[in-house]
Amino acid sequence: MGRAPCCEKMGLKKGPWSPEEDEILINFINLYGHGNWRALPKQAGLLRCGKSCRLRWTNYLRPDIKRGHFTREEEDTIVNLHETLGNRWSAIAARLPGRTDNEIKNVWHTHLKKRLNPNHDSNDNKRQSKTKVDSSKDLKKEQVQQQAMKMPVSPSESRSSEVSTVTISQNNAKVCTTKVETHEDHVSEIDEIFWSEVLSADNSNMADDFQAVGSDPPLPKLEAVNGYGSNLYDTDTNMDFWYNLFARVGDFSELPEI
DNA sequence: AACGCGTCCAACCGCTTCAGT
DNA sequence: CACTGAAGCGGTTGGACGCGT
Repeated sequence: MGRAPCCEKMGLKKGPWSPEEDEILINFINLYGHGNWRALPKQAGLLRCGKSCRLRWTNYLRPDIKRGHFTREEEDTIVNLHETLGNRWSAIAARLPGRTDNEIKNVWHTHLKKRLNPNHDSNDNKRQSKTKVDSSKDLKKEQVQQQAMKMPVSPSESRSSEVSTVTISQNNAKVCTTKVETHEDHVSEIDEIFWSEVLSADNSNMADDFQAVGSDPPLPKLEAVNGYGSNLYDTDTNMDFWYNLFARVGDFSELPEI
């Protein structure tokens, strides 16, 4: 199992990403998906390693990442899940739609651990004053993400990359990807009732994306599903969407526990 | 104003797991 | 089954920032 040479050895850039690099990555992924992270930076013209690109995308640029501070409910959920799952951050993230494992890990180490251990000074005053900075950061993130959402989706995207872009959140993404890939050829067999539900969805843009492929019955543009991931995954209703989809496409039993 | 300190979080490192052959 | 390459994951780090003195 050969270890990939580190970025420095390869003469690749490390450290914080510039807005230009973000834009290149967003544009490239929206056009071609991210079927092969290792090859992506070369193809996109980025002086980064694939790992760095993947991390940047999954932790920051992905359109379905929820922005802003964790709510009390989310924090409680993390605490509860941590009791049962331990430091399995990706597993916890899978149950908190729109949140990344990295983000949850950070919140745990910075806030929640202290909350649970009163011996640590929570230093709330400092945190509150810092929210101003955080808010501006959030705003910047939102702007980048809005850009990502606006990017046109290429109809010429390969099937394999389409599959790989069904990135909802960590473990769930894995399951979703597998299901779509495995049953890809059966998607067209999904009954018309389901598609009429999809196409009559409140989000008309979403309906457009489902129609965009122009097949009959219409196949979803998987990258469109990715783009609307947060919308679809944020609520119980949207969870129903995914369950509905995969229940009809394939084996429901393999869906993640929520 | 300048400095030191604490906090936060994006990004990296290195190990593990997965998937293909 | 063994091997290999790629992706995923959790731990850690470093720099930016705000606050207190």
